[in-house]
Amino acid sequence: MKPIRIVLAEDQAMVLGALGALLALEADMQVVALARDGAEALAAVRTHRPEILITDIEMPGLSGLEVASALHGEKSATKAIILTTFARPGYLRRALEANAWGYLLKDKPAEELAAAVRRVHAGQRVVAPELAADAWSEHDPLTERERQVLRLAGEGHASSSIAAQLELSEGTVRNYLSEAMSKLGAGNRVEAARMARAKGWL
Amino acid sequence: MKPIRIVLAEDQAMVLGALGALLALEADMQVVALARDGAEALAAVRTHRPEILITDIEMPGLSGLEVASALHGEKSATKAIILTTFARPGYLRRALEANAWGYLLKDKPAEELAAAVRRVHAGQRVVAPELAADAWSEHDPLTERERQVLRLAGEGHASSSIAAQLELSEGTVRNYLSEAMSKLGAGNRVEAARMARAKGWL
DNA sequence: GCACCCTCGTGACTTTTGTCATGCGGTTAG
DNA sequence: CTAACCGCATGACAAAAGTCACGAGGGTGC
Repeated sequence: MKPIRIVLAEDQAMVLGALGALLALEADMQVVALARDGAEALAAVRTHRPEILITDIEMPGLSGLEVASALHGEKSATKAIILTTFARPGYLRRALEANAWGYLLKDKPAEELAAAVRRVHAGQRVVAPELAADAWSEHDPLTERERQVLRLAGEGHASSSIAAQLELSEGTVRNYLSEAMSKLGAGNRVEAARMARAKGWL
Repeated sequence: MKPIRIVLAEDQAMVLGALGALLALEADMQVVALARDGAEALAAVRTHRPEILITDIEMPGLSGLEVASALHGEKSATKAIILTTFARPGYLRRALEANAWGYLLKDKPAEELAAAVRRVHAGQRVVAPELAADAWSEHDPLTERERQVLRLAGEGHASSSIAAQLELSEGTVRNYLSEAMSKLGAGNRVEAARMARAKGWL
């Protein structure tokens, strides 16, 4: 009986180590590499060709979603499980579009991780049930420009500063923000940025 | 040789379980309880009277800092180690004021957790070195009102909404924000809120 | 080719923010 | 007691932010 070989990616070293310890306790699993960012994760998967990649989303450089996308693009046999803090419909949608096999929340009991690994290894998809319904309910109504402008606005940049960074005129920036606010039903730019972020659209 | 008895508190169940697994691997340690929020942590410490409490800061209800404070107040023999994502001087300062024995970052390698537990158990204080210098460098210049107003402003509330929630006049709210912005050197309310949050003042 | 959408821009207008001076009552430290 | 600070408020003004209408170009899809 060959063990399930796993690569783990997570940017907080202590959490990474702890999850590694958790999985190492399972007799039928073997953690073959630990990665602290998306680039390391991608490299580790390419050299070790594990059955399973478990990856966080928010990591420096490449995000976990981008890693899953890249693997899907190169037709890797490794199945990706996204493990994240955030129950954001947009994240799940992007995960499914990247052909991820699992989407798990860090909120869930620790036992569910090993269980999910086994189910995915057996060819089942595993998705946090509280999100399954939401995923396709609302799609991101924002254009790419609106997202860029919203991101900066959410960080406290003034219109003039956003305009300078994106090489737009200030009026255009205000127009994009106004559009985004009305699409999202927000009363101001900050609220709009928070709403979009909560949905996983930024 | 009696084991070091530990209570662990952390709101993300999977991380909690994983850290528990990590510490359970250490022969000289015993995890006697897991808590998912501050209230549970406090209760667990009171009933189990462990040598060590390891706690996250950001948890629903009571924060880890408030738990440490409460234990200090009731002269508990349990030594608190704060384990957090955030390298914020204000957090460390509050931890030290609450007489915490350790302040560790989740960024650090997993081995450091057990090492810190042993050092704290032996009577040493353990503080993430990159923060030691910063802790007393800048003190929070904001008044309580300014903090309240900044929190709401950072969430995207308009002055009128903040005024309604805090039962202030709108002009007063703008004055507080203006004051806070000038104290922090920020160009607008959002930037001010972000700066204060980054320092651990909110 | 035509409709449609995204991008980018202008200009004029209203509303919201941010600034500053000033004032009053309460608390606290010297 | 008094000076200093905080909390709260006003009013007036300047600067940003947000709204609306309109228009020009580029790309996509049918």
